[in-house]
Amino acid sequence: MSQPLLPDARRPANGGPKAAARNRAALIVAAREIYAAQGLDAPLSSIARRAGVGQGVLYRHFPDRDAVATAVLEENVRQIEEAAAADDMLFADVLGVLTWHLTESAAFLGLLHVRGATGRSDALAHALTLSDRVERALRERLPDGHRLSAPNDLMLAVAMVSGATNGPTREVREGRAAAAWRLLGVEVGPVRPFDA
Amino acid sequence: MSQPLLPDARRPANGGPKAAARNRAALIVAAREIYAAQGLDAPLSSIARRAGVGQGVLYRHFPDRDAVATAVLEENVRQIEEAAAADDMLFADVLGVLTWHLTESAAFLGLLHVRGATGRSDALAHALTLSDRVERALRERLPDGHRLSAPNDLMLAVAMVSGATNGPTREVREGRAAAAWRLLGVEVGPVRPFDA
Amino acid sequence: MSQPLLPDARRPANGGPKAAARNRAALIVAAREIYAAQGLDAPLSSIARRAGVGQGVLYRHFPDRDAVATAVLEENVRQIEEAAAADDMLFADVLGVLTWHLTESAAFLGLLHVRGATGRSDALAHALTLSDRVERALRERLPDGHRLSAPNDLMLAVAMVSGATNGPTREVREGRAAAAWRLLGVEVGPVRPFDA
Amino acid sequence: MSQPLLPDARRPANGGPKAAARNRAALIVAAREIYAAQGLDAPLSSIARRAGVGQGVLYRHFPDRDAVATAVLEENVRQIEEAAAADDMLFADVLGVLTWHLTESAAFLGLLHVRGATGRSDALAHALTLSDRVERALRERLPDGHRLSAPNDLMLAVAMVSGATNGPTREVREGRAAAAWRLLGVEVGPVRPFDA
DNA sequence: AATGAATGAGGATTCATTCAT
DNA sequence: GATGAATGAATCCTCATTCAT
Repeated sequence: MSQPLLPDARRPANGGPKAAARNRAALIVAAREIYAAQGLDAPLSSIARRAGVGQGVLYRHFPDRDAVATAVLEENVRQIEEAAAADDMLFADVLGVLTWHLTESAAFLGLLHVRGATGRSDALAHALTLSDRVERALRERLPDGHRLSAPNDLMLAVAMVSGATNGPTREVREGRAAAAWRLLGVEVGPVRPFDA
Repeated sequence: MSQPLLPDARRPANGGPKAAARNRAALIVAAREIYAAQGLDAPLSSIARRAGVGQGVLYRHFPDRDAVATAVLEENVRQIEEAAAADDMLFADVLGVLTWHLTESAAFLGLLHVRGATGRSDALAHALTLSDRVERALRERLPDGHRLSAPNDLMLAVAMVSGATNGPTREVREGRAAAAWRLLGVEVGPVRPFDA
Repeated sequence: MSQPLLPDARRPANGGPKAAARNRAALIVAAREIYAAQGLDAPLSSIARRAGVGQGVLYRHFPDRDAVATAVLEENVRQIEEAAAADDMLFADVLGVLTWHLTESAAFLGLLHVRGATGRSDALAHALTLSDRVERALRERLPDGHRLSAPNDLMLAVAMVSGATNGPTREVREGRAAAAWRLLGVEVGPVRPFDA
Repeated sequence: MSQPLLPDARRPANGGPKAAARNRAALIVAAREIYAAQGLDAPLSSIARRAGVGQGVLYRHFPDRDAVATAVLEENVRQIEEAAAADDMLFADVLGVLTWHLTESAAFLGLLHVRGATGRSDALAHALTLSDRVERALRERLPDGHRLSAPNDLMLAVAMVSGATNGPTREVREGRAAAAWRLLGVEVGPVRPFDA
C-alpha cells in the first residue's frame, strides 16, 4: 500500500526541472562508459549510479533498455551523418569517422552486429533503423564504380570490419580495423571523431 | 554376497560410469541446441532439462558456465582440425568446414569474436586457445603465396567473415558468409560439416 | 552474467527433497496467516519469510500470485465439500461450515467477492471455479422448496453474507454473519470448521 | 506600479484561487474515473495526469492516498443525504439512490465494506464516519415498523447488498443489487443518482 | 499556487550454485 | 553418481512523496 516506509531520511537535493536535461545527458554519458566497460547487458542500475541519479530518473527518460542503447548510438550515428554532409569530405574520410566509432565503443559495434536469434526483436528494429541511416550517409559520398558499389557490399564490408574490430584497447582495435579495410582493398582516411 | 534384491525404484536409475559419459554427451548436444535457440546467455537449468538430467550432473561435468560453452566449441574445433588433417582437402575445403560452423551456431561465432573487455577473462583464455587451434589447422593447408599468407591476415579474415555472418536463418547467414569471402577475394569450397 | 557475487557465506541447511512437501505446506500455512493479517495483496516475500524459506521456493511451488491464493482457498473449499458429503449433515450444517470459513479468513471472503473490473482476470477465472465447487457442495444438501432454491439465490445469499462479514475479530464477524443469515430468514447450524 | 509586462509564458498559467477550486474538483472527478477503471490501488500519478494537473497539486489538496478516496466518497454520501432531505422521497427512493452509488463505483462499495484488519486504520476511521452519515440519512426516511428497523439491521442489510453487488458492468451489478434487496424482502425505488 | 523532475524503498522475478538424500 | 529442491543475491520496475523552480 504505502511504499517508502522510511521516507524521511536525508533526501539528496532535487535540482528541479533545470536538472532534467543535464540528467538525461549524464545518463547517456554514463551509459556509453558502462557499455564500453561491461557490454550492452550491463545492469541499468549501474548506469543510473554512474550518472549520479536515482533509478527512477533513468526510467523517466528512457522507457526501456533499448531506449537507452538507442540514445547512446544516436549520437554516434549523427556524427557520421554530419561528417557525410560536411564540405570536402571524401568517402574515405567518412569511413574514417565510422571506423573511429567502431573502435571507440563496443556498443556501437553491437549495433551493426545484430546477434542472431536472441529474440531481441525490438533491439533489432532499432538497429535496423540506425543501420539504414549509416548506410545512407556512407552512400552519399560513395564514388561511382567504387569497389563497394554493389547493393549489399557496403554494409557487408562494414560488418566485416566490425567483426575484426576487437581487442583490449582502442589502439589495438584501430590497428585491426585498418588492417581489415586494407584486406578489403578499401582506402580509409584518418580515423577520428567528427567534431564539426 | 548381498545384492540389492529390491532396488529402490524411486531413485531414477544410476547407470554407473557408462551413463556418466552418456550424460556428458547429452549435455553438450543440449547446450548446442539451446545456445542456437536462445543464445549464450541461456539459463543453465534449461540445458540440464533438455539433456534430461538434473542440474547437479551439469555441475559435475562442467565447473562453470564457460566450461559448457568451451565443451560445445571443442567439438567444432575438432571437426576443423580433422578436416585439415584429412586426405585430399584443399584450403578452400577447410574454409568451407570452418564457414559451416560459423553459420551454424551463434556460439561459435562468439568464439572468434572475443568481445572487448567484457571482463570474461576466463572465456578469453579459452577462446584464445581454441582460436589458436583453428589457426594452426587452417595454416596446415594454406598454400604458399596465398592472399592470406601474411602473419595476421588469416585469422583477421576469419574474424571479418564471422562479423558478416549474422541473420535469422542458417541459409541467410551462409549467403552472407559466402559474400564476405568473395569480397575478400578468397575462394571457399562447399560449406558443410565434416563428418569424416 | 554471474549472479551471486557473494555466494560463499553461510548457506542455511538445504533439507533435501524430503523438505519439499513440508515447505509447500509451510507456505500455504504462512500464506493463510499473512492473508488474514494483511489481505490478498500482501507481498509474496513476506509469505516466504514467514514460511521460513527463500523466495525461490515459493516460485518453485507456485508460478504466480494467484496460484498461492488458490492453494490456500483450495483447502477451505475442500472442507466444505467434505462436509456436504458427510453423513447426517443437514443444509444448515454445511452453511455453518461455510460460514466458519467466511468468518475465519479475509482471503476466503475475497473468493466469493470478486472485485469488479480490477483487471484481475486470472484470479477471476480461478475464483469462478472455486465458487462453482462451493455452490455444487451446498446444493447437494439443499432441501427442495428451500428459500434459496431459485437458480441464483444460493450464491447470491452467500455473497450477501460475506458482504456483512467484516469486523476486527472472528467473534464479531461471526456475529454479523449470523445476523445476516437471520435477516435472510435462513437457518444456520453451528459455525465451526469441519475436521471430519 | 509594476505589472508583469512579460508574463513568463513558460510557466503554465497559475490562475490564482479560482483555479485552485477548479483543480480540486477536477482531481475528484479524475479520481472517480480512475478508481472505476483501475480500482482503489491505482497510482496517484494517473489521477493527477487525468485531472490535467501536476502531482504537487494533488498533494496540496489531499495529504495522502486515503484523503483522495474519502473526497470521492464524500460526494456520494452527500447525494444520499440530499436525497433523504428532499421532498417526497420515500425510504425506497433513498435506497434507490444508495443502490445506484453501490453499483456505480467499486470504491463506494469499499466504503461500507471495511476490510478486516488490513491495517488501514485511517481509512477505517473515515469510513466509519461516512458510514454513520449514510445510516443517519437512511434512518431519516425509515418508516416505523419497517423490516430493517432493528438497531443494526439497516446497515447490515446495506453491507449485504454491497457484498452481492459485483460484476463486470454496472448493469450486471444493478441486477444483482436488485435481486439482493428482493431476497431481503425490501422494496427499492428506481436505481438512479440524485441530481436534485 | 503549480509544475513535474527526482529520489529511493519495496516488491517481483530469475538463476547460478550448493547440497541433502 | 544422480536428483532436484533450496538459497538468496541481483536485477528490473513501479510509485509515493518531496522539492527546486
